[in-house]
Amino acid sequence: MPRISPQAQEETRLRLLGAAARELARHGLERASLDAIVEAAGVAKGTLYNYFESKEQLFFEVIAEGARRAAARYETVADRGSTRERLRALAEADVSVLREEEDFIKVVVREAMSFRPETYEAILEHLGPYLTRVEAVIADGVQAKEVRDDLPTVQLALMFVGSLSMLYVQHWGSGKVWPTLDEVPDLVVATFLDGAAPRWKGKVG
Amino acid sequence: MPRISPQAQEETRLRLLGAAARELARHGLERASLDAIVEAAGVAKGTLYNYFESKEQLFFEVIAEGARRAAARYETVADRGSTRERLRALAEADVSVLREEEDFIKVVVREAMSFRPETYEAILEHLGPYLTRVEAVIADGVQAKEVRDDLPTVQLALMFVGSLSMLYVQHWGSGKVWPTLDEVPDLVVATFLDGAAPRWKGKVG
Amino acid sequence: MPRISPQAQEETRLRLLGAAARELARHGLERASLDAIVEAAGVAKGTLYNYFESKEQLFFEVIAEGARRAAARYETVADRGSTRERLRALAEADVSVLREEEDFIKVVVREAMSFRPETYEAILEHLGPYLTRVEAVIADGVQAKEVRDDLPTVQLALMFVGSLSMLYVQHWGSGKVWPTLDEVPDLVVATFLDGAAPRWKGKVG
Amino acid sequence: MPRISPQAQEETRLRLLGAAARELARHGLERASLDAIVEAAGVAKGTLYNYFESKEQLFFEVIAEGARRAAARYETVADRGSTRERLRALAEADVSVLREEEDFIKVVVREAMSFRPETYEAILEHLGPYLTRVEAVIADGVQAKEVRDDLPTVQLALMFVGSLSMLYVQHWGSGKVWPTLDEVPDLVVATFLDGAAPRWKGKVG
DNA sequence: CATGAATGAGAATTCATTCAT
DNA sequence: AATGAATGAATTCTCATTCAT
Repeated sequence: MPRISPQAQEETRLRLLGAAARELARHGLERASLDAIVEAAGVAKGTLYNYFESKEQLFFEVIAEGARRAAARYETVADRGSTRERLRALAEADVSVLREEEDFIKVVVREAMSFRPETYEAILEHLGPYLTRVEAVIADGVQAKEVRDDLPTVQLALMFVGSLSMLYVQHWGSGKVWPTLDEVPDLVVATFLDGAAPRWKGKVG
Repeated sequence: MPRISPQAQEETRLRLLGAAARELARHGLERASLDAIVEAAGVAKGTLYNYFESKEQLFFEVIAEGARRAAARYETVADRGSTRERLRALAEADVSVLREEEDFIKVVVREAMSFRPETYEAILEHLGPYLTRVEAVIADGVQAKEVRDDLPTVQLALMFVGSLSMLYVQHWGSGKVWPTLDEVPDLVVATFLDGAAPRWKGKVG
Repeated sequence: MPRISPQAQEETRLRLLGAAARELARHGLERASLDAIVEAAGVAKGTLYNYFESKEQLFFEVIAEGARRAAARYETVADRGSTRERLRALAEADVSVLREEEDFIKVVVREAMSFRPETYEAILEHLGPYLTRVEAVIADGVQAKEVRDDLPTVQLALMFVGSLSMLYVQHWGSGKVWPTLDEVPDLVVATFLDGAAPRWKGKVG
Repeated sequence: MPRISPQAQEETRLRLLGAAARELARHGLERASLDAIVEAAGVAKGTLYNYFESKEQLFFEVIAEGARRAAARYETVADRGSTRERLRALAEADVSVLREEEDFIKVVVREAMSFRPETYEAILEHLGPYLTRVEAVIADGVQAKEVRDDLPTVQLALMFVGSLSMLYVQHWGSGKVWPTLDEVPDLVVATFLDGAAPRWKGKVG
């Protein structure tokens, strides 16, 4: 029988994850300080080790928690209309996750860019569900002749998610000036589907 | 009257820069170990400090050296033909730099993704020349009606360079499986100019 | 709920201060080695930094601790009789501090002689209380015509304390041969009040 | 046959000693930087080791050079009149050395206060000649009944030189405010001979 | 379970000394 | 003799992890 209730435990765990996400987003895995995390979470240093077995493990659980929260959001995405509409809805869902869980997302994007084999799997696990849904929409689009059929759908999905991430990076890198988060969904869909060349017959898809 | 010749000195400096680039590419600024760098370069710890005044300064000089080598490569890029051809030539030049100076480029990309104000300027200085050339080509393309005119050229240039970086990240992240470096130039140009939607009238531009 | 009792903590702190005083007395601020200090105190290197935030801070706290101990001793000094008797009592109190806290005092005297602006204030704070008491006795002495009135009392106090320090320096410099600590109080009082010229009418004051 | 003339060598040696004295006076033996010394002297680092075999040896030679210069000055001191007059002349000679060779003297005084067995002998060698002359004057004073005969002359001489040093320390410590160098000779003689107690019959001796 | 002091390997940096030129 | 780059032991300080209370 634990001395404290499961609710209290879960709350402490979430406080730690939130504090860790914020610290990791700001300073990266190496520079993040456990002292800062426990202080922000309002617990003692030893307590952190009752919940997470190491700094790295804590990092992985932050990624996983981010994935869980994002997945919950994707569930609610309306899934009908044209390929363009469906991709836009997915992009908007991702942006809305970013708005509410910026720290968690930043941790993922940051680490995704550092190409470390140790964290590769965790990142993929995070992106997996989203990537799968994007790929499904694209596959449908290929069927409907709304997406080119000369490239594997998985690669197209990677390009879409990659473009989205790139826009986030530019958003953060520019001090949130360009693109703003509001612009991102349209921008990623246009970039992905239409490209930069002009069209003779208006938008396609 | 120096004890060693300028050539020997320059050689040592380059050995240090190369070793530092490799270590920084592998482990990032924080985790990179000066011990590992000097060992790889075959000099004593103190020698490093005869050439670079701090770890951070060494990092900056690695970025600058990468920029210098890249700039030298861009000089030779053929600059005529259609927008598509010119962008492809720029992409190929960048890929060829990447092939020969992978460590230096990785350091830049890694750090570019970490959004640290301290390194922001150095990164920009590295990317600046390339970005400028890309933007010039795009501006010409807009004039020639080969590029859409409803977005600022600087933003289009950022999207191009962003896509290129994204492909590098996927290249590294996938263990160099997809995309391979050979595929990158075509891929980035197609992605950037054409997008994923099918075309009725063949390629444009 | 600390893992260790406040008493144990205070004990560790005092062990560290004592070890630091000894090391600083022997080698001065520059050459004192933190390794030697923690080894003498029987704690790990990191522990030192749980108690003191830097080597310099440790040094300041050694000075302050010395001042505290000396002040406690001065409290008990009998404060009546002739100027000569009162000065002798003050000198004896200082010597008794020196006997018991030689390391702490040595640190102060050493550093006082190095004229470093960074440590000047700490030294003054250490000497201040003693200097003040000496000056008060001298001022009374002037009133009672037992001390010459043609010099400011603060300068006379400085001369007294200076003579005392000088005798300590000679004590240490001679390998504790001359003067011995037993001789110091008489010597400083005689030197200060009487000087080296012979008297026709015996001692004054 | 050396490539450079003995004069040029001696000049270099003196430049090094002067630069070293200045650096040692400012920063003490530990903190003094050989880089700063060779830069101030306008020679290369290796050159210093052609003249002095180590930092410590350089330090000793600075002390010795200071002693030589002081000794030269003492030679010229007028040596007649009362004990008071002769002591005053010795004090003035020392002050005049201080005025012209402040760096060298500061090095000696600084080190004298740090009680290090390694440097003890060098210090004594520096002070020896002066101490001897002071003691001779005091011995004459005892004969002439101008100095008390109840203390060994060597100890009286030590007290005199000690008082002088103390006044220097206070001079430097106070930012040269009190005592000024002008005041020192009278002050040290009065302190030494008369003390702080008032006299019924005016000055003695 | 929570606590927070103790730990010590590892980090960057300094600088007196050496020695090939 | 003069040079100044190379050296590496020594230094201060950090911080993730452990564990007695």
